[in-house]
Amino acid sequence: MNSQAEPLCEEPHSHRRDTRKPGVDEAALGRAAELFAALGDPPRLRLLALLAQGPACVSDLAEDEQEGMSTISQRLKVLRSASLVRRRRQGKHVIYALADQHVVDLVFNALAHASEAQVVGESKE
Amino acid sequence: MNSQAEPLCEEPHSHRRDTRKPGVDEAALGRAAELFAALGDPPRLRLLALLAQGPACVSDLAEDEQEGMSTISQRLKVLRSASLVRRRRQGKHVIYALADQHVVDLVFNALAHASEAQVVGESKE
DNA sequence: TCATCATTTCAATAATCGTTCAACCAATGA
DNA sequence: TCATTGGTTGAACGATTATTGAAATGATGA
Repeated sequence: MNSQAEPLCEEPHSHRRDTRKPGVDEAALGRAAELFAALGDPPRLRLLALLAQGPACVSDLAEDEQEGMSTISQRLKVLRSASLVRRRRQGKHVIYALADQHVVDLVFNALAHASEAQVVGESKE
Repeated sequence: MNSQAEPLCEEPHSHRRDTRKPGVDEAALGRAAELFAALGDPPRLRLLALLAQGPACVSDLAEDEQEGMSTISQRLKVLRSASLVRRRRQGKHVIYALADQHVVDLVFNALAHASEAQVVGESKE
């Protein structure tokens, strides 16, 4: 798995002493990663942006997105298992909404931050 | 692409009138999604958590993670193209660090939030 | 009960993503 | 200049993931 042999850094370089903390909580890290991963897909994030305008049922979302209900349902499933959205039944319909204010803020902040930040000398490196 | 025919919702249901705003800025949404996607992988997020403790060169990160340098370098590449980390040369070494305080906060908040939130009646549904 | 509408699940396919090794590039010191 | 060390890149492979239509589930009203 590790390709290079032992003698990597016998002599310490100028930066960094070995003050690394033992380990980050792996379980928490996994949950955080799952949450980010759910957000990290344009179609799913668009769905959240849509829901940030208010609750909606699957068929309405499907129409808004011009996609099949199956597709939307699958996307919502991912968002739901990351606890980003909640659902309730209303007659024949299932209404989805952002899980809480925390998620609302997260979505708005992400979009706001991504709306600035370009053009301003951020060309390539 | 869309499987069902026209007559989906001729009669409006009780919820939601068609007050949807025309469209979210697709470019911003794409950048936000790319950022989240970069964060949405445990090994990459662990790397950021490591860098949250201070800058480090690739070989040190590789040793900490017990992985090959190539692997670490590829992960850093993803983080870098999402503007999450910056790099500078120091002699033979390339030192990576979190891009700015904003990213530091993001990482800490994500881990903090993911550290709570379980066990508290959040079993499955 | 049956028929219908809204939604979910299943399974297959396609597309994307992460890891790895080998080759390559960059900086240093002899 | 060459040899060495640190880092990156490219390509191939395996593993995940998203999408889709078809079949199954749930709720409603006749």
